[in-house]
Amino acid sequence: MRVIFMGTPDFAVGTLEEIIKAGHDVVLAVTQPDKPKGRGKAMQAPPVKECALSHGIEVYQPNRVRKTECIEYLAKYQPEIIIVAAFGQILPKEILDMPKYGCVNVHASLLPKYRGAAPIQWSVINGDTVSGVTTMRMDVGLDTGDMIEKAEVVLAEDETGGSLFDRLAEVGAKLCVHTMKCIEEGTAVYTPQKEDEATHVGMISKQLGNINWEESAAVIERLVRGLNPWPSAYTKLNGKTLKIWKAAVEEGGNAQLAGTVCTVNKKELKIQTGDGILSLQEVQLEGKKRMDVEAFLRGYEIEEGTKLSM
RNA sequence: CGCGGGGUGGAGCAGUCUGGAAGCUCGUCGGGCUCAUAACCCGAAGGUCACAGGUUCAAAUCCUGUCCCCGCAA
Repeated sequence: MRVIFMGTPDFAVGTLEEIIKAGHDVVLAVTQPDKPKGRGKAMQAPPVKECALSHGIEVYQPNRVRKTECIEYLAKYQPEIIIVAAFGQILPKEILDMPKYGCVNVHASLLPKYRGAAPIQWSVINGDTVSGVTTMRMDVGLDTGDMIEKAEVVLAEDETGGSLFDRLAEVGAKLCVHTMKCIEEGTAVYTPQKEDEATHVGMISKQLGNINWEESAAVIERLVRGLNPWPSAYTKLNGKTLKIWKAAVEEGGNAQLAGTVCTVNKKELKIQTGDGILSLQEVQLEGKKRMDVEAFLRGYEIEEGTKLSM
């Protein structure tokens, strides 16, 4: 099929490559404009742009794809289908109606659950046991289109936002190609989403990672996993930011002392929470590299009773 | 030139301001103690103090330049 691909981050790259591998004619890759990123402020291209260029595919980076000039530009490519994966911009009706097979979105959740921006992290944060990918024919709403296919993924005990991200990206890529095949052969079935089961999730903000020690150890541990590798869960230790990359939940303790260091020795650093104890396993102090807690304790002196703050 | 922290035996750090013998907590190796041990005791190996210049009788430490890592911000 003659396809225009729209996507931005790593999540979308696998899908783009899988589409190319399947033999489809990707005539244009639409992605977000380059943005100043990283320490220096150097401009950085979105992963999809890198991938497209390496395959010799033309790249288009409109600030706002809904502008008429952008729509006209896209129309010139006469796509039969537009595949959208984590693109980051809302598509206007003019674009949705442009290809004869419509616009198909690869969404990283089992719709209608987790419509919106960051379904993957939320799935881990909420402690779901199953997540997945859904392909759907887009309409003007936010992730409200008719579903075409789903693929489920069972979350591991130590699943992180990053690991689930990778797995869903791979599953999504394969599912997308299969869905395209169904559409092309006319066997695709379009199932409306049940509105009353729909949930929405917003973008992940840095602030979300600020640990509230009044929460239970289990909730905090999920937050740690969900926000790994970005933006990470963190707290303040003696005025400095301490990121927590890995932790284990333990029972007991005195909830009155939530937020204080309850055990510290050469090998362990445990924090009392509102319900249970969180044993830190991998941490990173501001300006330092991330390291396992034993290494951290070798060079950083902590007293029992030290209070962690937000 | 967005702001800031840092690069010291295998790991994590101190020492740098106020130049003058390479240190701490671990790990590793050998030995000892012990029913035994991740515990304890004794001993050993292992470092161009990121790199390159400069100042000095003397530089991890002061000056200049470069590379790399990291936190914030975006």
